Amino acid sequence: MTVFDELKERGLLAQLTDEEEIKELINNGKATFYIGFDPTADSLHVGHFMALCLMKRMQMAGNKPIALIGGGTAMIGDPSGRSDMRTMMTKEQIQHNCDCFKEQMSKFIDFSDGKAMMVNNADWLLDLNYVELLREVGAHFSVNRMLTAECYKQRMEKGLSFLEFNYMIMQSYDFYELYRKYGCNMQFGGDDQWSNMLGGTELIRRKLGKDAYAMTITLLLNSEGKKMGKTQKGAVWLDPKKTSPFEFFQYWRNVADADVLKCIRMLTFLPLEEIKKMDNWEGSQLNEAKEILAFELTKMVHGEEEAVKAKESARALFSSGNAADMPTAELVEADFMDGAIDILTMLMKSGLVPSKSEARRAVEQGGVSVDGEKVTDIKTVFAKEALTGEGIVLKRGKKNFRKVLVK
RNA sequence: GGAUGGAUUCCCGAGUGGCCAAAGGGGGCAGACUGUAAAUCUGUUGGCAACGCCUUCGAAGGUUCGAAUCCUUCUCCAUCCA
Repeated sequence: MTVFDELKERGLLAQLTDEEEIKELINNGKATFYIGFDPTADSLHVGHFMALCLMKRMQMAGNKPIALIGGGTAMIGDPSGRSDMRTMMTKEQIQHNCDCFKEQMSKFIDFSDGKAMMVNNADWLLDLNYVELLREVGAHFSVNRMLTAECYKQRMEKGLSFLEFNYMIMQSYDFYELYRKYGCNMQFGGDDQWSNMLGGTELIRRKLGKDAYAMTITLLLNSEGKKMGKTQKGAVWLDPKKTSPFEFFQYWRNVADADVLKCIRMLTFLPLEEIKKMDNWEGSQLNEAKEILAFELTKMVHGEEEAVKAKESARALFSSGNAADMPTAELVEADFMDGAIDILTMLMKSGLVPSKSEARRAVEQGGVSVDGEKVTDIKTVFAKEALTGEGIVLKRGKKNFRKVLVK
């Protein structure tokens, strides 16, 4: 099966500038393509992960990827898909984030022997001369047309600053620059990048009279139409320090029925035949599919060992309510009053609740248990001795566990 | 630069002198039901030494026994005119 067909079959393709031409290029390893990553945080997240997978698939088919880190564009901030302006980041912050991105990316993509490249658009964007840029590039853009682009439309109601308006021009310039320097003939990105990407192909056509192509991948949306990879607490990160392998595993373990197969198809490298077999799974059998999804993804991001650990912990935790490997909270001498600690304080110290009021509520509503025993009295206290050695398993709600012990 | 309207708790949005920790909805959390799913139903949703106290309605001052509500100045945002 060709790469193109595989991508299509997996439902990854969203929009293409020229299907036939792109098919021809990527199937024969003739594409030099780039994907841009804006360093808006100090870690990549699930959204980036899809792009990285795409890069990998393309690389495996003999194409040459260029990972572009947007150290320059991050100074502006992409208005696409946003209803308000991004908070501006300092140069130091951006630099720090760039470094973090670089490190994480090299785990997924093989950058050795020129098989892939990594560039930072700060290298060319920051030195641009304003007037020169206006004459060279600005002349080729029609404001009327830009305003009709989907990414700006949404912002016309809430307001759009001139700074952000220029984002498209910067991204277009990137493509142009990469085309000239490295013969980069294709750009991939999330579907929300479509108009920005078209800007680039058009600039290349106008300035150089050459054809370049763009292709977007489907945004991973859940059945409710919301972007996946986001939780209440924020994004699901690839950095184990920000989202532990266990949390990462649990995120996927808990996706809705309606989304499991889509996720498996789009995110994992499992062979399509195998996925097809799961297609008619129903009801509780989907639970198995969720475990497969969670395991596969955790393996790719954190390695097999961590994935196994996460799976085992999850199983143990949800069946017997105990597991060797679960988040642990250590208490210290000062947390105790007269050699004992009350349930509310313990909940707080273990990080399961943000305030005592919330701890109180959780207990009063019957959501807290210790070693499987429901705690209903907010005045319950535990002696220090009970927490030595193995400690206890403190549980809040159905899915929040913490081992609590005194060291 | 001018005119007008606006800023309320995680979000949307009521409240225009005491009955306001502030309606309603969304979201979140917890419980029931389940399959670690969805849907549904119930409770809950500022903090604390908790039938009470403290902090909060863009910011700072002021009027008043009493202010989210009235006055002054400032900041930011939207719309229209230039």
